Amino acid sequence: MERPRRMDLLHSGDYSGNDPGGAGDRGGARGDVIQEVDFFSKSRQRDEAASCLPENPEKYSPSPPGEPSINMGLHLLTMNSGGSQQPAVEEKKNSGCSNSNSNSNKLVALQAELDRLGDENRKLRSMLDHLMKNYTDLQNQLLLAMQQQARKAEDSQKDNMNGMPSPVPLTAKQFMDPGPTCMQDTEDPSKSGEEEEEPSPLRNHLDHASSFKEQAIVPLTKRRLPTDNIPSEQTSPSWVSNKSPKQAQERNSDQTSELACRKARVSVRARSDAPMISDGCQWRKYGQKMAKGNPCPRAYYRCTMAAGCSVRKQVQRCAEDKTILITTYEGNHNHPLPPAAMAMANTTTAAATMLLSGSTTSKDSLTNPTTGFYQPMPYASTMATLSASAPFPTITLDLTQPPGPVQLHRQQTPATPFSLPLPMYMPQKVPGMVLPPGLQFGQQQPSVMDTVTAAIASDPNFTSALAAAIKSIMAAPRSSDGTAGNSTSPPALHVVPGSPQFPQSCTTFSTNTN
DNA sequence: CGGATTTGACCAGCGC
DNA sequence: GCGCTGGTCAAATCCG
Repeated sequence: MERPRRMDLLHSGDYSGNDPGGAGDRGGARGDVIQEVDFFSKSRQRDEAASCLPENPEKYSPSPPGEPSINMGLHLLTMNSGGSQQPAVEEKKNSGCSNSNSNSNKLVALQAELDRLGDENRKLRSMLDHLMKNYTDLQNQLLLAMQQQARKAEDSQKDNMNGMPSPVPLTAKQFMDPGPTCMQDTEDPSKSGEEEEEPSPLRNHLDHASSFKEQAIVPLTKRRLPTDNIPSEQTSPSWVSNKSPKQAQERNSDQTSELACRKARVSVRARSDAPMISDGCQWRKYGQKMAKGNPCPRAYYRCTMAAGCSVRKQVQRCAEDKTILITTYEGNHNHPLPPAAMAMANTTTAAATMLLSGSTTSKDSLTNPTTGFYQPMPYASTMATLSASAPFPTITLDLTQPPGPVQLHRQQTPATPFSLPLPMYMPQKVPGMVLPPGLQFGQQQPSVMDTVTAAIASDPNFTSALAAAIKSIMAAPRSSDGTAGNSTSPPALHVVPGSPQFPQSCTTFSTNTN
């Protein structure tokens, strides 16, 4: 019973505190972090048990220097094995202290236990590293494949259209890259004319837009790392106040297509009674409005975990089913994320990449039988939708669906004001959809898309990563009203959206926690 | 008292 | 040009 509780602390809303976006988030987050650190920190154990366990200090030595400590909490929580042992260990320690003279056996047992935990810790780290490596490798391969695909499409179109301009070139890359980061700044000519500024949300915004082309071919691992502190606010313009003259200027200077790209969103839907899901971040509510067509008000939140973080999110209940909570994130955090948040962030990034790449359906279960690394999940079935009906594409991970194969859908409306890369326009899954003339050619190469899609969908790394992230959410029993510890919500799935690590994206997580 | 939330007002984009 | 809608601001209010 102890184990579940720990998972709650780490995964649920503890990072977000008890009240949505409230001060409680900070406290909760801190506590959780400590929990994770404690869990893995042998040094702490050593300190606590020092008086009782003076011998073999090396056995309690912390993990090797330089070894990453981040993410560990997440994976441990997700797949943990040794975590549950902690309480028992502590009990042993206590008893050992009080009866040290007569409990040498306990000391020995305790040492053995610590050794075992240490081994498990190393194994878990190793597994984590391996997993992350595979995952990022897959992403890199995907990006390369998409890039090649776009080039081929462009060439073929030119041949077929006798030199007519192809819509693919610029936009294709833009859409392929959801990623943020803006680290690589770009040689984009449009930027050269802009006034130089120090890093700021606006600046990042601009950089992000202009760097889109390059990002398309930049490995996600480089573009975004969990510990990435680089300000990468590629927040979409829609989230940025348009009252600022400077912003207006920047907007004008940017290309229309770039704007569209920056508005890309990624979302996840889930059921939850809580007013707001816990996503490991601290949010401040700055507005609420009634949206057309939905009796439920839409709340607007801004990330306050770090100054200058431009990530914002919308929280609204589904009009059709009020038990479904839809949280939409947009922009990238310019600060480190809690492990729980990073898990979802990575997952959504992968999902978005997959969707944007043109993949439409994955027949794979989220549970990867080959790895056995992740346990089957009740909400294994997830549907992701990419919709361009809005001025910007929205990727939605629907966790409200009954168990079943994962489905990834892309939707594109004919009214889309910007051109999308070939892969983006493969509406096979969207009946009745009409594509702009310039996009029609995309249908000429369905087989390629299918191939890419199948490759991605069948990749164990992706499905495993997705499964892990979702599982972590499911494991969070606490309600996620965004405030971690909200007791009002029933134990259930609480989405812990990583903050959208999507470059310019808005991640909507709807949690199904009923 | 400081920080978070509420809520009406304001602004921009878009369609007619 | 006007109205609608979405998004944001900021003063008032609430709360710990």
